[in-house]
Amino acid sequence: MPADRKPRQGLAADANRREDLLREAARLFVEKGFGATTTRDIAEAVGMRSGSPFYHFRSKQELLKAAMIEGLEAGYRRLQAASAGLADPAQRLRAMIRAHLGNLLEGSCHAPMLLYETRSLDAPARAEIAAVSDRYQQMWQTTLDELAVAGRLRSSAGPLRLLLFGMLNWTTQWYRPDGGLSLDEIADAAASLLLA
Amino acid sequence: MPADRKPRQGLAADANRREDLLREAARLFVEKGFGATTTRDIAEAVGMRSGSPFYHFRSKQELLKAAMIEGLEAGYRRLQAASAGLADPAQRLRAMIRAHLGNLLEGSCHAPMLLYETRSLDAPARAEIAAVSDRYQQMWQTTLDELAVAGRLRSSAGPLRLLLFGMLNWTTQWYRPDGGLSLDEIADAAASLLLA
DNA sequence: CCTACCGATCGGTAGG
DNA sequence: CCTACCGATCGGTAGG
Repeated sequence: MPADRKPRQGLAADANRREDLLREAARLFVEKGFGATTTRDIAEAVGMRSGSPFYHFRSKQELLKAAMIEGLEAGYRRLQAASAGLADPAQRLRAMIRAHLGNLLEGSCHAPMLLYETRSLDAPARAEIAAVSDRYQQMWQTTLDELAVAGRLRSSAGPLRLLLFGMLNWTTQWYRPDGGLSLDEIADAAASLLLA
Repeated sequence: MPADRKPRQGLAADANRREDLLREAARLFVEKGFGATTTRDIAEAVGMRSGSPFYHFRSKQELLKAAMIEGLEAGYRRLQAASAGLADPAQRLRAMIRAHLGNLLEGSCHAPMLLYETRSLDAPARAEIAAVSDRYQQMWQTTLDELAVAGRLRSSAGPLRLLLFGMLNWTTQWYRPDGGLSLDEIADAAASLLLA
């Protein structure tokens, strides 16, 4: 077996094309909605012919599912990286908020925005998504609980986590990179509403 | 011209059927998305044949536009009714929040949820929607400005109105009528995050 | 991954 | 508002 410098053509190339499809599919699903995006749109966006996406994915729904799961997992890793080593829960919350805004507005996967399209999936796929999504939620609940116990939350009333997610996720509806607000400023504003 | 007790068959019946179409279309668009809802779905939901919705509306997009505009206008009236006569801006804000939650979660039009589908409309239609939507936003800004001047807001930082709308609109993603939280409780929690 | 294609479905229309 | 229909498009497949 000769040492071959290049990645083995077949497998590595396939993996790259798969990623291309996922990235463009995510972008189009967010932009136009799942139902209004055709598999031909996606193929064209990566320079393939209309039938070729089905070499990589069994169906259009499979593409949506994979885009959501891989997007959520990347977001989860980013959230962990941003909060690791921050012992003070208030500081950690602020860092998590900033990381979540990054996941929503800076990346190319837009994972949390894809969650709107969960309705387009069948029940088993929905369950898979829910499992990945729950881990993400759990990280937040842990930090919020710590803050509540320490009496550092402005209100420990029930739906605090959900209200926070609302504030943050809704930014996808109005945030513009060239607008007057930076992600840091938005993160500060959101954090200051929660913290006592 | 004889006094006829019944509403004149033609016009009144047409108007009723039009409303039926708008209501069911709004429900389906929210449930499945605009792209994934067929005009046949909508026709079937009101007991018509596949071609008949086009007697009332020129196109599927026209149906979406009308559902959004009429839903927004109904919501606007409800918001006005709820806040009329409340001189204290804090009290008024709390009433507006409750009314907005009602618009989102109690009515049958789900107008604010339809706003997600603005992307499915062409530019002129988008402009029409924006005009109606701006009036709605203006009512909030007025009350928030009053509170800011009086120093009764927890933070007068820029995106407060947008963060508030995020909290409220996101409830459509998690609120369940049989869940542990009433709309009044949610309204209280949201208002208490904003008010000093 | 392309070519060539299929069956199904879709938005919309004509004519009554 | 129904009947009957059309052209276009869509998700997906077979065979290479």
